[in-house]
Amino acid sequence: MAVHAANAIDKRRSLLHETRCQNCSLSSLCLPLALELEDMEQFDAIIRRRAPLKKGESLFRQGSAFNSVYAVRSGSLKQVTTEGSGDDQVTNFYLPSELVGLDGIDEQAYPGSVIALETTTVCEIPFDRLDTLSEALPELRGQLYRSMSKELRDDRRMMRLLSRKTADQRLASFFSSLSDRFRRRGYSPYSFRLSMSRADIGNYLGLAVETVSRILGRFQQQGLVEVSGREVNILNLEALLAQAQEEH
Amino acid sequence: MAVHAANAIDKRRSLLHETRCQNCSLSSLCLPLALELEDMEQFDAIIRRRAPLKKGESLFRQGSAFNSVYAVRSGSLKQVTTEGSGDDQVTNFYLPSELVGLDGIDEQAYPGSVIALETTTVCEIPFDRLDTLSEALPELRGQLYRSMSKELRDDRRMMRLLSRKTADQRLASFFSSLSDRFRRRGYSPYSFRLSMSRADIGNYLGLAVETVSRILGRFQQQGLVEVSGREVNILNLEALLAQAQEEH
DNA sequence: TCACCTCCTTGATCGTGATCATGGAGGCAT
DNA sequence: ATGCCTCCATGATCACGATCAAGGAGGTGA
Repeated sequence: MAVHAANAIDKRRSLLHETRCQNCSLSSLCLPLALELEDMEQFDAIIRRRAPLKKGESLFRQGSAFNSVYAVRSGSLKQVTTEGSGDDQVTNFYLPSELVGLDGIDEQAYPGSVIALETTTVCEIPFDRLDTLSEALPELRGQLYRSMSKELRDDRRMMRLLSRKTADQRLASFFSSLSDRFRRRGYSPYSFRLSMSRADIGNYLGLAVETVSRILGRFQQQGLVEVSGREVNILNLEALLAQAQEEH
Repeated sequence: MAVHAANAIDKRRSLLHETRCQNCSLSSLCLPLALELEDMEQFDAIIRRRAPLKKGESLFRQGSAFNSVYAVRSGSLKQVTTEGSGDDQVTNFYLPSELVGLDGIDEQAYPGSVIALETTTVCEIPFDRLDTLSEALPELRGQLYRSMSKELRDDRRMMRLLSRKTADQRLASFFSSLSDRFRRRGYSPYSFRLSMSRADIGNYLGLAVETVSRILGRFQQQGLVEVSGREVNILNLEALLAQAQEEH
């Protein structure tokens, strides 16, 4: 009985811990990364915790009113924009610590739906309060500018990929990039699980599913990777990187 | 003699007028668009006027240190990123009132060179002073966030274009977008001059020069546009828009 | 006026990756 | 088990646009 009570308290405490920036394992990557402890508490105060999203659930829908940006806490999501009828386009994948929704500021509406690829938790950051707080906290403001700027740079890289790279190079780039992002988050850069389908990957990279399948097969034959369903083992990251950056 | 002196004074005054945001014809589109008069003066005070760039001159080079963002005052520029050896990629064109260099904030270096396509004047806005000022002027801060957000949205549109659209649709989109941008700036949306070469257009859209040429020829045959060198007359904007947004 | 550029156009051929078609593998409910 | 999904793999064919090739148009300097 006493044991149960102690457990309950531990549980509450750890929940509390987990839901504060100070104790978040992502704090070195996330928006408040540049903040002092006392400033972080101010930032922490404006954040709303959300119930976890299940696979396939949407964080928000294309066209709905922009109120908040979201930091991914665990899991992963895809951004999908629909134009006309049935013509979807996957424009981004989001991993923990990444900021979702920044492209909605301008028009006060989200330009795409964002959908969980697996069970996913996010921190909701109401934008008007973030903006107000960024007035008082230059480091926070700077980090916000940097986040948006980084996304711009990443977009330019994606454009280059889409307009100049072959199918092989696109997939090599995709795996290299994923590997790097996992590494930065403290996970293995060599062994991970894809949370997105082949169709999502193809759509994102501007390739048909069949092409993705075929090239993964070829990469496997060449000893670059080992793929089994959604489990990926990168056997030769060097070669993959070389392939990704190759001229022509 | 008295006349000459009066003219000289007029000239100086008009120069002075031209180089202040309050008198700039772009003020309704540019960064300080949301500012009150007195705030605009503060903003105006941090701006550095630059000597006009001649065609082919660069505003800054890829990799050079990021210090300022630039607002285009007149003329136009292209952004070019080079990767490896000789593999250039045009990632953007900039028209008057647009903001150049925002993608350099994150890494404190410009990720691409920006080159004048014709005689071009810009306003230099030192970023640290802009950031500081954005602390005191919420409208300015908001406008800066919106500018970056808009660029993110435009990038996503470009990705869609590069990964899902045919060559015809890409060119139709390109001309529609140019037309719209000219319209917003008070120029004719139907008749304008391209400041960039076919090679630039092709590179930007992920197409070979030959393809650009051929499709422009076809558009002309179909009575959509009239093209003579770099002079463009849009004869059927409706059809062009339809073509650009077409499924498949 | 000439040669010499760069920029653009047009024609012929070829290759990458889309599309069409089929079948297998795995999950899940009944 | 069975059926019914979705997801993935693989084969055959086809088309869009790249590439190769050649020549014209227009500007610039000697």
